Amino acid sequence: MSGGVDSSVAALLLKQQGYDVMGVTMEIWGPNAPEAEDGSCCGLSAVEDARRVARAIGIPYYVLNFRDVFEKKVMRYFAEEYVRGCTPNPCIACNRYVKWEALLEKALVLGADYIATGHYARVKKLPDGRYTISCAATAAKDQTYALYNLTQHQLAHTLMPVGEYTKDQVREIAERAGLPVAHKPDSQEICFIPDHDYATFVQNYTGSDPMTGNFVNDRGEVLGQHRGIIHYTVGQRKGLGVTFGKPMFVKEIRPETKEVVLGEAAEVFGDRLICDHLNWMAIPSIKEEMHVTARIRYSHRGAPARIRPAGVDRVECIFEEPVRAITPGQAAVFYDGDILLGGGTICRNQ
RNA sequence: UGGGCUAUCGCCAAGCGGUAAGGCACAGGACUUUGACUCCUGCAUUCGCUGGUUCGAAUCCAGUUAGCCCAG
Repeated sequence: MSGGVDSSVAALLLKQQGYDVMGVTMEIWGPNAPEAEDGSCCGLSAVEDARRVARAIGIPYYVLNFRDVFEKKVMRYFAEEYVRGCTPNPCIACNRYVKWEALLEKALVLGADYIATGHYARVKKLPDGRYTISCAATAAKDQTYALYNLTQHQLAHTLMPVGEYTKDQVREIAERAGLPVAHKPDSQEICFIPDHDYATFVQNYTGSDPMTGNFVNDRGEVLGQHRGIIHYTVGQRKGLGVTFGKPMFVKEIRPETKEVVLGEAAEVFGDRLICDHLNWMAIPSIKEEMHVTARIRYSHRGAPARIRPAGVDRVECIFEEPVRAITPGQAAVFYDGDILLGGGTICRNQ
């Protein structure tokens, strides 16, 4: 329980459905962590709210410590990805390794059958026995993208009761039940970086060379100096600090030479990518070319594409129409309609 | 040292006698369980400087300063 409406309502719904519910909040940063702002998905202030909700619903409540795993699997991964010129998605890592690995393990040890979360997604068991995730009732809040990396074992022990409702309905349920968090704002930003300054976090965490270098164009001509590759991500426009009369966007980041390649708006579109570290859900693996809907970032609604095997643990994805800013480090997630087929980490655009 | 050209927001740049477009950058906000993108708002009482002409000039004239180009 994060202290927000979604997980609170998830607990409430299960309780109402007759489950024997236990509330748990994961403690993931040190006690000295900066005071979380409202809306952080796992802030420290969350504990108080979660405790009140648990009391209101009438379920036991615990705070469990997951700082070590979180530090290792999320914070470290996050920093290291930036240093190697990629753009990580910490929520995906947190889900896979903290919420659904460390927490689930602990829950099973405590005698639980499932862990339940407030995600807007639905766990589905297919006729062949495999588990997958399908999109939430409300496309607006769909969170399946961030869950593509869960394993069969994890899904077999997962409940997501909130996936059947819209955000408005969830708030209404909370309101009617008199939960104190009915109107709490949605979470946003990176939970362990409350000041939003992720670059400074990476810098402090790694203590490494800032990796400053040149802005260059396609032809290798130097366009200016940049503040270090960790400050940039593919498709980025703002914050370049240089002017060319036209909006310029980051096209590519080259950690080996510390170069950041800039181009015009149209240049940042691409129609193919390679991804690895695959995880399959609705299907055991990919054998031949498939037509899918592919999403390349959390807020991407998806685009028609073909995917096909491209070596061991690698898939090539070719879009029917070019998509904007295919970014190494982000996930490519494939769907058949509402059903999540699987996905991987983008390692190459083009 | 002659001749010519140009000087307008941090950058680029409209304007050509009627009371300062736009783009980039920047700042703030919206959106968002990642980074981004996108959207909205703000951003020169002032046009290198000094005078003059005019009801009125960034726009015309004179001088002056700076930069660039061609002569040498």
